[in-house]
Amino acid sequence: MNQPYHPEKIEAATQKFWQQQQSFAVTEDPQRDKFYCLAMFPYPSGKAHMGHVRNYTIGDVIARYQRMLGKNVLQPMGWDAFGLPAENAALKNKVPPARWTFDNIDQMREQFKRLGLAYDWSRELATCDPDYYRWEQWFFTRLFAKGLVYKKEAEVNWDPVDQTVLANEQVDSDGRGWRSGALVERRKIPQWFIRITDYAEELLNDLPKLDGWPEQVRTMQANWIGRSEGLNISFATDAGSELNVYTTRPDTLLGVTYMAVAAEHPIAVAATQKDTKLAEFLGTLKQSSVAEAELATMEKRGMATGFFATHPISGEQLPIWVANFVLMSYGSGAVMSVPAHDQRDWEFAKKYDLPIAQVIAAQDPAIAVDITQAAFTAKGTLVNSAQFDGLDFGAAFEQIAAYLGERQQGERQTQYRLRDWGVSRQRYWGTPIPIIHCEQCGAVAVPEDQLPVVLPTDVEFSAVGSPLKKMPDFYQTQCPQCNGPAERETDTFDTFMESSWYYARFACPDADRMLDERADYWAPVDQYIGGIEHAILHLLYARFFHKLMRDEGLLHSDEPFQRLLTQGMVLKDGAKMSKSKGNTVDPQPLIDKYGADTVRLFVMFAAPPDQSLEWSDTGVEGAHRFLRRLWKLVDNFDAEGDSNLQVDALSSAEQALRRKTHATIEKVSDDYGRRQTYNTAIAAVMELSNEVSRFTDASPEGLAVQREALESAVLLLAPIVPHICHVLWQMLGHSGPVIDAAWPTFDPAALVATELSIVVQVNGKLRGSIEVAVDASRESIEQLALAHENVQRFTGDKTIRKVIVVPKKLVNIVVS
RNA sequence: GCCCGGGUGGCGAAAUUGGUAGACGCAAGGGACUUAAAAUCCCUCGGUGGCAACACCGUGCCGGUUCAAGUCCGGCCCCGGGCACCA
Repeated sequence: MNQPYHPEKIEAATQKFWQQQQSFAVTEDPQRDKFYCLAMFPYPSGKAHMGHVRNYTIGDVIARYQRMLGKNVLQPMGWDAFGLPAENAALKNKVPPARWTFDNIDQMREQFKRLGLAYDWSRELATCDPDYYRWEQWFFTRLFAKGLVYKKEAEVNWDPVDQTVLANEQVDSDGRGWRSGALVERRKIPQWFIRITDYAEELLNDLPKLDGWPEQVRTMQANWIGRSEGLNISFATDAGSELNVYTTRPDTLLGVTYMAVAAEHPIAVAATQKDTKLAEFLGTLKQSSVAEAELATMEKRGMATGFFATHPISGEQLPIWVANFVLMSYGSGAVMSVPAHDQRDWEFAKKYDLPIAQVIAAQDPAIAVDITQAAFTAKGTLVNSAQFDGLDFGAAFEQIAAYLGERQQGERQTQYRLRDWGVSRQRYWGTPIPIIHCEQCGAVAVPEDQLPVVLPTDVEFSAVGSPLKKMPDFYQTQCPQCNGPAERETDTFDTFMESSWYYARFACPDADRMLDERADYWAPVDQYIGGIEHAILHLLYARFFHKLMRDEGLLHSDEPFQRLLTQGMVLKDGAKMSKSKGNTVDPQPLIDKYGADTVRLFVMFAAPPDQSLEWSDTGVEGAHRFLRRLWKLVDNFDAEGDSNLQVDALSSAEQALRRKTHATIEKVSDDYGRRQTYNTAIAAVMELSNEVSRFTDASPEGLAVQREALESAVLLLAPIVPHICHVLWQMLGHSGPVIDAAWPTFDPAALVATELSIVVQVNGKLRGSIEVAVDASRESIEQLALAHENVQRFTGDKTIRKVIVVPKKLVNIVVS
């Protein structure tokens, strides 16, 4: 009795207990249901920030809850350790990226331990470890052998002053390099690609099966993959070659008034031969980053090539323009322009005074279309379209497809917006791409017995760009096929490669293959948790990799993540908390002052996990206050005086507390399991504890219902605030640790009440409430409602039109 | 520009299937205890009017459906995330 709550002491003692017992180390157990709980591993950027605390607390709460449900729970942790910030830090502080990274890992590991996260640390991995990335290199050579990787020219951001490739993030909003300030240019270099488009259909078709994923994320992925049905149309030209375009709106074909091609298109390039002004113009078009957001918001610019295309139906001569909004990397690098029915084409036509020809009218003839103000982009009825007049979209599509098909000038095509995955990076701190370039044999995969290709870590980081390109010891080698002199690839992999398969490696981190049979025991991940910012790229690449690994026979499921919780951002001053914005809140001082439990409770209480959380320093104090109150309630509880609970011998006040206890268990279980709204779960336990503190009945029965309430509160909070609950559980007289206690179940009999209160409305406005027996008839409820004094003030002189009774909720009396 | 979210008191939020708007907490104000402070406990707390009972208004804006709308529909405004080399 009267022990004060000292978080730092009980948290250290509890963590020591878990460590000594190896509480969170797991092995495969075919007898029990497994539960694999995984939060997206962090990039070790330095200290942990609030986003990490939130992410890993959510994961920990779910893992601990599933353990209390009796599952064999795996919760691992590792480090997404390759990436750009290590190179930036190396440049800034003259520290080798490897050392900087490992120092950060050491720091963050200690912080995660201090938070009491229930990880199986024996499985820890870092992606910059050759024992990890060697399997990625091996897997890439397998894909290479299967023809799933290829090399092609692709555009990068080129800084002409620093003579280096820049990430999109390193190009500022004015299109200038972050260090040199020079205008960035798009430049083509040869790069490796993985054929994700071969899997586009499966990645799209499997989305509906992911019923444990937020609808929002599935929609975003479906739109990203972007399946469309359209027509490939070929236009004859006077430029010596045909012009092929893809359109999803063949119904607007007769409205084409010009053609637009990308600056790199062969027709544009051919036109520069005789037009130096055009050549100059194409040069200026190269000045921009490769980021789509920039390309899409750029001022639309163009110039005529002097060439013409022939309309396949009307035979009209259409000028061919170069336009900066047409990209060579999308489709064929050319589009047909229908300014009357496409807003972008409309604006371009207005700017350069090109004709606008309406060929679609609204389905409803009452709606007038005014194409002098804006394009009419809705589907409708064809006009001014010769023999196709009067057709709707579907019929026009069919007939125009048939017409062009007969003349070999068009065919149907299903197209995806998704592009192949470019995995080459001209950077040092990443996995070396396991390819050797031989003059005789071309690109040759590094043989399995020569893997891993180890990244040298003792590097001088003196200037921008990869030091590998200046290390002959690294790149000079022999061709594995002909033994002639050859050069290693000095590019490294996109770091999304490492994060695409780590979840599977956690199942067997010590395997001497990429994956062994343990992967099939643990995969798929039952619950994955991570930031909404990963909704497309990371999650799509990981799904793709899973299917690639399946097709290599490494595991036998189709999808990596069964259920997905996308955590909202932690915001400060309305913006995402991030180092680059300099608005982070360091959780460490809060943990030092209040303890890990308080910080965990606060982040779980402040907002539902999938919503963004606007940080405020106030409120942490309130979370701490609640833990102190809970501690005192248990500490003051007379553990010796209670009897066994006799449920049929309780007073009405005792019954009321017991009803509250069981209603709380029911609600909180639903909040944990189905809804995953931990903020409302905590609020419900707070209500229960408030009721216990108001309860003063010290009879043996009174103490028994109090004990039940307190034990329930401790069990329901144990996943969120595990340290204090570990100690409170002991204080309540239990010898086994609370992590091994069973999740409480509610007694439906305890929820039964005899009376309930029903709200009475008149014309939908609240006018009073009535107490009725639970089994009261509809008629008696209606009578009681009509008899209510305040209700009669509003019904008195009016005619009652209707009385609506919603059982157990309300009565609405409609009068006029 | 395109795709996906969000907008409710002074603040974080709740209202789960169209049925009592503001649970739970923070901050604030008042009171008790104390020599005092901290801590703790009690009360008030969307706006306006009223001694009160209660009434009217109120969920970004405009309009609609319904006995009933924070919730559904149409149109807008603002904020956030992603846009393929930040991770």
